[in-house]
Amino acid sequence: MITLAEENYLKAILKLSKNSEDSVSTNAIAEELDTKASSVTDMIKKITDKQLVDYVPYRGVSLSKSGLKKAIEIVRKHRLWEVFLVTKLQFKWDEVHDIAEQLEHIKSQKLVDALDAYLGYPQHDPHGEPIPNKDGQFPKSFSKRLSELEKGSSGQVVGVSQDNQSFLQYLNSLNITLGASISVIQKIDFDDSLEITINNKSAHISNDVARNLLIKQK
Amino acid sequence: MITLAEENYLKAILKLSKNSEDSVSTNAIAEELDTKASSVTDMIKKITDKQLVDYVPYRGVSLSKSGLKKAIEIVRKHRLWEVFLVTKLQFKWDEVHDIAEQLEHIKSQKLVDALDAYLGYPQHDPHGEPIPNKDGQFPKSFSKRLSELEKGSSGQVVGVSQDNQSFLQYLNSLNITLGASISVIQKIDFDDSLEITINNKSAHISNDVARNLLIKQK
DNA sequence: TTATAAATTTAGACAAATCTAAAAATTAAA
DNA sequence: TTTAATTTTTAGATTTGTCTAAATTTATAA
Repeated sequence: MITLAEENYLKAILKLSKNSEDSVSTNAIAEELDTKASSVTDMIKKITDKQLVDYVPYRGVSLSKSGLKKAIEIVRKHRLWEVFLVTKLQFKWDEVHDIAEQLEHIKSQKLVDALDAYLGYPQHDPHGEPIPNKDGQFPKSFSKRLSELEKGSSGQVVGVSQDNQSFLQYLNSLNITLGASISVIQKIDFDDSLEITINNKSAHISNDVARNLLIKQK
Repeated sequence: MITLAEENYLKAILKLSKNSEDSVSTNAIAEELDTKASSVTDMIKKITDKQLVDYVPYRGVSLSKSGLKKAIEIVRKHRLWEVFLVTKLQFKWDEVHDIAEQLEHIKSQKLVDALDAYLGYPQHDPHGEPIPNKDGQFPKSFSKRLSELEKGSSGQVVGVSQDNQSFLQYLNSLNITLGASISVIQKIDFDDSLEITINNKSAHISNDVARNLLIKQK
């Protein structure tokens, strides 16, 4: 049986290892989970014993096959519940994260599948993040980061790659919502910030923000 | 902050104290939660310190005002999630208990209220149990136990007062469902069992079963 | 290449929730 | 009303997940 704390570690490791093979450092996990490095080492030993991760002392951890499967299941549940909260219960996209953090740990395969069907097998959550299917496969994405677009090019907002509340609220204040049209007017060299238009109204955003906005070009 | 274990103790105490004033014994709680009496004593001390219960050593516990409020909130959440699972996700009434046991601990007042509204403010769960409203008030019930009906009288099934899976499955096998019409044909004196008809088909049920079936007469 | 800084692990402790075994209090019975 | 049975509590231990402080390993820089 996998515990709630263990699930959170698996999720953190998945999030930190973009390429699911490469290993993640103890400190990175500690920062992600807002805990101490020594606690992380302790927990890594436990999940190593359960063969959920591969671990080389001082060299970091990576998800095993079964650990990756578990982690993807949690992400799937998190994102499906977010869709439920927004599309059925009328929550705003910046209000759902904390509740989904709880709901993602509910254990029932039948519930997840029924929820998926009820929601119409959505491919993306309200932040534009892809939802893995029952077999753990992610839908292919055709989006780019706004920071990667050339001057003069444009597209539509299809997601964010970070979903903390203050970031989402900042986006709201700029009228940057899912589906909004964005064009890159100017790229400022010395700090990589951007002059853009959002639905034809101009704005100035930092590279930090641009890096976390996912854009689909026509 | 109230922990998951504490919530389960409050719920058990509420369930065991029909009249919410009278006190509940240590052993009764241990049996209800399938744990040891010594563990119960330990936990009672913790929730006493938090003023969730009133406790007199060797004399049992009763819910305090705030403890009762908490316990009713948990029951409300449990029953609303059961309604969700049955009416929206097409679960059977005998499949929802274990999942609702998990969902009842999700913490978000906004979620509970939004769910309540989404479900149309239901007054009863799929087992016929009353759902307390936002203020903790239970809807009035006009049902009687089948075991209390006179020979010759009849009514409709509106609920059960026990919801373990094997009981509900037994009811299913007898075609006793919510809304089914039941008439009392004969009461057998020596064991208090009953000859009844269910939607005009005859059956014989024990007093044990009859005591747990809630009937509404016209 | 050796010294220093940074990252990681180990050792030992703590709180939560549980357990077993023994002691104390209450209830029931002779 | 004294004894026996039952219930409840206490004492001490265990597991999980965390912490601080110290030790060890790895990385960096002079």
